[in-house]
Amino acid sequence: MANWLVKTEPSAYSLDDLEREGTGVWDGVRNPVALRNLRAMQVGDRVLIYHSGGRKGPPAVVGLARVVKAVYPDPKADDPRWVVVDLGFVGRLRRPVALSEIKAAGEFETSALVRQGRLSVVAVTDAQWKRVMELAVAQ
DNA sequence: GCCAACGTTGGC
DNA sequence: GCCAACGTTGGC
Repeated sequence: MANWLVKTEPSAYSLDDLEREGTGVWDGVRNPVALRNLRAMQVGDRVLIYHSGGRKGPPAVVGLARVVKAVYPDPKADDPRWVVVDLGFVGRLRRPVALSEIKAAGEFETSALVRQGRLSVVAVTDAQWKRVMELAVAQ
């Protein structure tokens, strides 16, 4: 069972949208490394939903989801490289965990989230997951 | 809104 | 196959 973090631009598709739909098709991923991560996702994997910087506050992890359907070709795209997964809404964090806090946490020193800011699908270790959960209930 | 970092495209 | 030019992402 693996953990992931996926970024979304909240003005395009937000955690609220995922909650409303219950299950969402995670499409639009074009970066080759991000696509490789999508292909590695298994049903049941845990996912952190991250809002990238918009007008609604700093970039932050805001919610939780689960992979409910493993990778398949994007039905709306004509290029077989463009694949998608389905994510199911699980919940919202008690408190968003800002990127600045994540950067300050040692667990993420080697993470692509910090090292390669533009990667939109990132693997998350168990230790990193645990730290985000701790930060989400901290004051 | 700016710009750094990174990907992609296309001329050669 | 190289690399300059251009486009995009995303933090600030």
